[in-house]
This record gives sequence, C-alpha cells and structure tokens, in this order.
Amino acid sequence: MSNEKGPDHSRRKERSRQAILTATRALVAEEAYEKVTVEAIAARAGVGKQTIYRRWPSKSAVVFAALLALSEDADGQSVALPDTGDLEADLKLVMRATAEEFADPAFDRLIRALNAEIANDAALAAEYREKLAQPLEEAKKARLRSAQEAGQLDADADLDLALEVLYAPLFRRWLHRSGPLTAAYADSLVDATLRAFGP
Amino acid sequence: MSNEKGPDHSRRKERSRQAILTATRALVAEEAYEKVTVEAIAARAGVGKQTIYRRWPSKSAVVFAALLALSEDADGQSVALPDTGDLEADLKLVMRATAEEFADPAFDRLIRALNAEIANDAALAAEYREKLAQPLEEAKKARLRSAQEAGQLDADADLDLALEVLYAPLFRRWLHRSGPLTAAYADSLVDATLRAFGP
DNA sequence: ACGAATCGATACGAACCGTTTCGTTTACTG
DNA sequence: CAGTAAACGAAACGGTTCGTATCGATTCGT
Repeated sequence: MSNEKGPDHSRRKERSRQAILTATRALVAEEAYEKVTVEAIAARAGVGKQTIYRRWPSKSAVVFAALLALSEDADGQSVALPDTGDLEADLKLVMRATAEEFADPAFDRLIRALNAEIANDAALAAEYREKLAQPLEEAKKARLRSAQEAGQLDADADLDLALEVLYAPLFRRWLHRSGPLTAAYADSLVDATLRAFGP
Repeated sequence: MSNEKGPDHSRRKERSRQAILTATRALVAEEAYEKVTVEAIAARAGVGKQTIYRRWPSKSAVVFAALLALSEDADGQSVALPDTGDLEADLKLVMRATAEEFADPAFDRLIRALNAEIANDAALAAEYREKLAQPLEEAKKARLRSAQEAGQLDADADLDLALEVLYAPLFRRWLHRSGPLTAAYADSLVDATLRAFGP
C-alpha cells in the first residue's frame, strides 16, 4: 500500500478546509446573507477562491458544511435532553433555551440563511434533515418516550406528532417574525402539548 | 380640476401592470425560482425591463406583488371559513384542503419562493403578514371564537396559540419536506388541537 | 534535493441586477 | 386632424457575483 501512495498532503488540506469553514461562519453571523460571497469567504480565510470550489460545488454547500461542522465538533457526545423525571419542567427548560437561541442575532442570521437555501433545494433539505434535524429530533423523542413509559403521556400518543406540535409553532413564529419568542410563550407551547398528549 | 390635469394614461399602465404580474406568476410556477429573472419576466410580459423597475424596487417586490394580486382578485368577498356548528368537521375540511394546496407543484414553487424572500427580508415579511397572513388568520380565529362561544373550546383558551398549534406543524412539515401531507395527518392535527384547547 | 499534491492569486466569461438613454406608441386635447 | 405628454419597448451599460481556467509558489514525504 505504501508504495502505491504518494506524499500525504492531508494536513494542508485540513488546515485550509478549517479556515474556509471558520471564515464562512464568521461572515454569515456578522453580515446580511446577501453580502456573504464566495470571494469574501476566500479573502477572510486567506485562501484562493478555487480552493473553495475544489471542495464544494456551490456557495450553498459551503454554508451548509460550515454549519454542519459545528454540530460534528460536538461529536461522540450524542445529543441528550435533561431527564429529571419531571417532563413539564424538562420541556420548558429546553423550549426556553431554544427560544433564547433564536434571539441571538448571529444564530438568527445563520439559521435564516440555511432555511433560505433549504427552501428551494430539495437535496440540501434532505441532507439537512439527515445530518442536523434528525439527531436532535431523536433526542427529543427519546425524552418523550421515557415520559410515555413513565405514564406521563398517553400510551397511544404519536410522539412524532407531539414533537411537531411542540416545536413547529416556535419555529414558524421565529421564521415569520409573527410574534415575540418569550419564555411565557415557550411555556405555553409545552402546556398545550401536554394537554394534547397527556394521559 | 379638469384643466389642471393632462391626459389620463392609466389604462396603459394597468395593462402592462397586469401583463407583468401574470408573467411573473407563470414563470415562478413553472420553473425553479433561480431561473426567474427580471429580464425573463419582462420578455414574457412583452414589456421593457424599465417598465418593471418603474413600479417595483426589486425582484422580491415584484414576486410578492404578483402573489398579492391573486388574493386581491378575490376582493370584497372577505375570507370566511365554513361554520356548520361542527368544529372538528369544519377544521378537518380546511386543513385537508390546505394540505392539498401545498401538494400542487405550481403553488408549492410560488410559496417557496415567497418564503425564501421573506426569510431574509424583515420589511417584506411585515407586508406579508399584514396583507396575506393576517386576513386568513383572522378568518380562522373567527371560526374558533364562534366555537368557543358555543362551548366547544375552553373559555380561557388562547385562540392565537391554538391557531399556531393547528397550522404550524403542517407548514413546517411542508417547508422542510419532513413528511407526507396526507389527509390523515391533517386530521390528526385537528384532533391534537382540540384535545389541547377543548373544554 | 526532488517530485507530487496542494495551494494562493489572478484573469476570465457568463449571468443578472438595476440604471440610463432614446426613439416610439398611446391616449387624450383643442 | 395635428399636437402634446405620459408611458412605453428596446437596448446598452456599469457593477457584482458566480464558477472556471491557469500558473507559479509552497508544502510534504522520500
């Protein structure tokens, strides 16, 4: 094997790769998305534009990869929600934290950019679901299943549906800016979900 | 007054305006949104590009106006939901219809384009809420209020929240393509909402 | 020291945006 | 019917961005 291979230049590759992804995150977080151009990313990363196009086919793909790398940093330690046994308290904690996250301008711009790309690109949407959305949903579902087994949710409850009812209103309110994302709002979503799917 | 005014050229204006809006709708409905350019709209409408820029400041605004004109055609006859007295049946009818609407490819592309523009343009989002979303929401809320007065919903129920719980999951599932928009799914959203906000 | 992989930089064509310009058509007026 | 002014279609233009092509320099293993 060793005589089949040339020199290993993977360290260089990795360094420029990280520089590109870091620069992309910084740019998307700090300016309006329209101002994030491939050339700006290349300049910020101290990299030639072609080095970006050698790895990703489009700007969308770069932005997505930049976001994806974030969640893969926290690898191994698979996502898990708090489970104190008190479902209502646990969910309110999570929903309040999610609402606060959306209020952060940098995060806001990042996720808006991602959603805009996703809305018109089915392939990217599928990758988003598989690599970013699914793991989180599974973690939430695991928490609900635990509650269901403890008799805190109806035994026949559709947990996927419950998750949607819990989270989708928050997401929509954020995306359309149709109302404030307060802690009280987060709480009321938990309350409604528990009324709908409680025992 | 009459001697103060020159000739009235409003008929020409109106004709080209309609041609532009119609062409925009056709283009957005039939191709991917990236392929809809202002020049393509002008060509399809048989109109100079400048005639478009005389009226609207950007492509986003044109696309939005094209959509808005649709709902203003059905003017006067303000939106109203069926009210047979059977809340569950009425809501399931509406939610099933909404789910079907999203399944239409032309409508799908149109609304995706709108959402992509809205996601990164707060001003456009505000106009969207005011002119398109609000009237529909008010109609739905009126139906819920009628049910509330009939004792079919909890007297203290937050109707805005109930609407979000009812509709947001469908919207999110469509936007992220995270599942099929079946009649059974529409029904289960109504069921969940009624469990959460019923008496 | 040498060769191969990778790189940064730069020039380029194509597409699109939004502006400007210009000669023409349209609708009304006297 | 001739004159006027608003609105128009067409076309050219500068500016920006995308994605590609090219090339000499740098990095790494041998």
